[in-house]
Amino acid sequence: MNDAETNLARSFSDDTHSGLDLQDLYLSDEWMDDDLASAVSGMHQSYPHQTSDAAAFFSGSSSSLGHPESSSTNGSAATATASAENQVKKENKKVKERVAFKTQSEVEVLEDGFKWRKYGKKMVKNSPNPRNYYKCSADGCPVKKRVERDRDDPSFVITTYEGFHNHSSMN
DNA sequence: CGGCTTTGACCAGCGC
DNA sequence: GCGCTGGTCAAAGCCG
Repeated sequence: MNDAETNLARSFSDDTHSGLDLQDLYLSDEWMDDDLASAVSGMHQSYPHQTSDAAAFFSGSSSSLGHPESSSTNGSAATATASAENQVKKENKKVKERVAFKTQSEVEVLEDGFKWRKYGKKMVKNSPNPRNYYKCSADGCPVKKRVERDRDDPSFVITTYEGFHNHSSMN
């Protein structure tokens, strides 16, 4: 582990907020259709104690979801749009609540207060990097998580949460 | 010894 | 109807 990673790891275990530079937290435009929009709204309604913001998922981040568009207009977000363009056609069916975050991080397993168990890894077409699949280890918790690195900026990690936790936390 | 990660195979959905 | 891609499962191995 190099200095950067060490420093980052320290930040996670010590105080995530200082090390985890949530530079580009956003909701992908492709997923921002009616279903996702309502899903986000539903999230805030169903989980009032977690509505603070992404901190519900990333315990170290204090950034808010207030203006995803302002940051998503940057080139990095355009990448996600381009890559998703091929696979995201119309998802107005059994789409579950999905929330995507893009973080700049050396590690892909961000300490968000929950315990995750990896159950799969897959090479995806639009990215040279593999995509990892995680499930929440909590009993009966249906939450899944998808983690992949940005195609153009491997220093960025795209994390997609699906569903909501039945429990407050693992710790 | 228990839990988790890894990896390949299998299955389902969608597009052509 | 076929092929492709994404997502999940299950067995084996590894680590704490």
